[in-house]
Amino acid sequence: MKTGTKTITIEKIEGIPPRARILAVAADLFYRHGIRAVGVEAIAEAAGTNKMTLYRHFASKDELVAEYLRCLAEKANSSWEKWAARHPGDPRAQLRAWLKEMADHVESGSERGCALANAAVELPEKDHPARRVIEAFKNAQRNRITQLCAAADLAQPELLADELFLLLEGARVTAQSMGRTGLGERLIRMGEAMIAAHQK
Amino acid sequence: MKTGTKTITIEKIEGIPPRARILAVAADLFYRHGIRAVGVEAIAEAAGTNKMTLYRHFASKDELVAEYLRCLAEKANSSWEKWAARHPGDPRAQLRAWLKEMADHVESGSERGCALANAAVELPEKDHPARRVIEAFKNAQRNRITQLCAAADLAQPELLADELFLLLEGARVTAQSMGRTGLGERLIRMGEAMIAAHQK
DNA sequence: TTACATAGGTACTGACCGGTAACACCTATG
DNA sequence: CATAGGTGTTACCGGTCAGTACCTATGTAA
Repeated sequence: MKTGTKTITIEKIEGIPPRARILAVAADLFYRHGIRAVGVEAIAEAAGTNKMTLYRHFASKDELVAEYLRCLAEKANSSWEKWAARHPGDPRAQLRAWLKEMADHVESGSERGCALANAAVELPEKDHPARRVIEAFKNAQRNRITQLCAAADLAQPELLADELFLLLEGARVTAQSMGRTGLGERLIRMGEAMIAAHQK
Repeated sequence: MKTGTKTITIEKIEGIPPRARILAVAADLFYRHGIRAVGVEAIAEAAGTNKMTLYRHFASKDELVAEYLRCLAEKANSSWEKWAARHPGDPRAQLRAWLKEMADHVESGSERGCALANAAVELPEKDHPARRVIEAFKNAQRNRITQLCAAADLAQPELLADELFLLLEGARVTAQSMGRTGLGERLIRMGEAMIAAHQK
């Protein structure tokens, strides 16, 4: 069984402090190869530093993983804020922006599913520090969509929100194990059809 | 980072030959703890045998994984056959049987997602023997549903099939990282709503 | 100058990994 | 009884894993 990652990707050593370099590299490697498949040594090396420095910034690999997921959750949050600012008072447009982004994502060749969901698959131990992050994020995501569906004055907002949420979640998993040509476009058609079906 | 599994689960040593015992134990451990988290030694031990015997039946851990997934795919196939026999000439009832099974599954406490999809998350190497199994299965599954939607004389069968397929796929991933109380029932409502929306 | 914090480097620990060699055993068939 | 094939046992291989001890270099602020 092959494991580990020998990808030497010395990152821009520029002014960026080690902690940020480590996080950036870890995010890339964890996502592409899986969390359990990537060793801390490989991360440190790819970040142009060493294991000791990594352990000065993160208490353990598990904590590094949790921080990696926390960063992603934050990034998703700021995406929502961006869409809210771009379409103020127009929840339906915000939903569409989300749908569009996911569709693009899913069709991009580098799609490997939702990093948070993948982490949940790889780390079933219910006391893992990453699980709190994952559960909080997924619940927040679902609540946000439900709220937007309600604000958009669509019928049965909770049910519609679940439909959309699960549809996109499913698309992201499936993209890893099936052809995804045209999936993005189909995804938008499906999402729009669901929204239309809940028009009052 | 905790790894390995010390769960000692000496399986019924009855007349069952070692190969079958190994496969049964591997299926349980792989699903519950993840593929990379379970070592061959732990599998052999839990199956009441040893590593040598395991390697006499499986060329490598990767092959054991592939065989594990192959068995699951076969089991799913026979489920479809069962439903076809139970509801001959009634594709809609067959779809409903599938929906019902997935809904029950998702709400059961032991749900950890689709084992095939999870394996795709854990094994991104595109030349892994398991990937062929996964891709073949997912494509077959999607084709089957599309065919049933068409046979049920529903509008836009390909699109509806994708909606249902992705919805259930999403539900299974999400069940790992979110509360699932009532998810089964909601799932059926969503599926039925989608089918109804495609009524001609 | 001194003092301190941050970082790099090397080498190590102890445990586990997948996989193999060699040999003893047991049982079924001839 | 003899033989052969499947099985159990133990010990081992080379490699990797997460995590740590210890020492050096550098930069900065007093």
